[in-house]
Amino acid sequence: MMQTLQVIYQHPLLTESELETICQAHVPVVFSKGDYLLKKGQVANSYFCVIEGLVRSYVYDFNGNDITTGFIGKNEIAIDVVSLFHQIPSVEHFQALTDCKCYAINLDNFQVLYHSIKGFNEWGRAWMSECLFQLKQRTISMITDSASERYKRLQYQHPQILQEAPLKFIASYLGITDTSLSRIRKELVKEV
Amino acid sequence: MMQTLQVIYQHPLLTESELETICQAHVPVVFSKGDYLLKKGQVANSYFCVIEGLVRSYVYDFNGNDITTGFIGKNEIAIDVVSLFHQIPSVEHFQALTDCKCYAINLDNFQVLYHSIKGFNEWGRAWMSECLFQLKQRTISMITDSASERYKRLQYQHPQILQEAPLKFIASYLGITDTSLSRIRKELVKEV
DNA sequence: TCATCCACTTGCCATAGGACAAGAAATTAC
DNA sequence: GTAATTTCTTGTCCTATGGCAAGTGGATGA
Repeated sequence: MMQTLQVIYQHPLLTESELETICQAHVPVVFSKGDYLLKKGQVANSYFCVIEGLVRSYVYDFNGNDITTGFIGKNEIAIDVVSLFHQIPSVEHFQALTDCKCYAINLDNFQVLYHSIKGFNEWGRAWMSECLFQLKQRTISMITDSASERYKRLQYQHPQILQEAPLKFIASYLGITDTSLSRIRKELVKEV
Repeated sequence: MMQTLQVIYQHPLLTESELETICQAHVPVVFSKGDYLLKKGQVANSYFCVIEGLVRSYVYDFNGNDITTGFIGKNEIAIDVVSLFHQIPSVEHFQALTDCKCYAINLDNFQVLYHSIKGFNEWGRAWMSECLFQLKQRTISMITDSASERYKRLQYQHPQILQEAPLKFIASYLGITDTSLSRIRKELVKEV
């Protein structure tokens, strides 16, 4: 447990023993392919550190189209930040794309540690700013890069996703249709 | 000063006196149109609460195109979260689009308050999760909405920006060219 | 007062990606 | 093992937006 969660909770201000305390506040949870970690409308009361498997977050737009907002893989955290910390209903669904092993921590336990361990507090801020940065990068990429460039970037940065997620989910994540993504793939194969 | 900063620092866990302590840690700063609050490559050492005026954040993409990443108006905060909290060089420029009045707080003062006032810590987390939420909404909008819908949304949510920012900056923020935005505007006028 | 510079508009044509529909191929269900 | 369902590919045609270039009007500056 320690070895796996350590990757996620890596932070210079966290001592070995604090890290252990934090890890011990987690409980193992497994999800089968298709299970929901959190559904739209539910108020989150914990978050999930993904140790194995792949999770997809998505919303429905006004036309009822399913839009993938993110993929959460090994050593990443599946969480609706707003739902959990503001205790309001989630706007996203979080669903296991494959069988998953996770460690969960609930809000109450989190809060206690967050306020008693300064390094954990710092870790939280660092984690959130990293999320903001990633999301900003993605937005910029949506503006400046072509669909095929966005695909190649995903391929390079998160190859696991391309292996395990169906094409249509990857397509909506990239902001294109599955038809277009299929054609882009075909082109890329040719190029090689 | 209190009245204006109170809007930004609104939080249920902050008492009147704590709020006052926080406000007193800020110093007034003014910027003239065109001034930089922070330049790419600099390490941020403070953030700016905008009281009056409009700030634009932007980056250059690999082709040298100027991409507007955000607008920061009245009662919003101009900050490069990653640069300030990780103390690394900023990747964005922050420039005053109009003359601006701000209150600034530096990192050291912020840290002291952040760790000594629990409500301020909570405020910080709430503020960041709100940012994440807004940014996620924007990304979804980039995927599901047409350029003209994105423009109308901006018009509705941040009319100030349309008044004060030149068309080309709004265009790159929306992910289109200034030419296209000009045509979209023309269409919208017709519709009315 | 004239020259220069922006900000914006407009025209013409090019192109990336979407809509829809028809298969193939793979997976799941019974 | 066969039917049903889902996943992915492909064809045809269409539309939103981009690229480039010319032109207008207002602002700024010597």
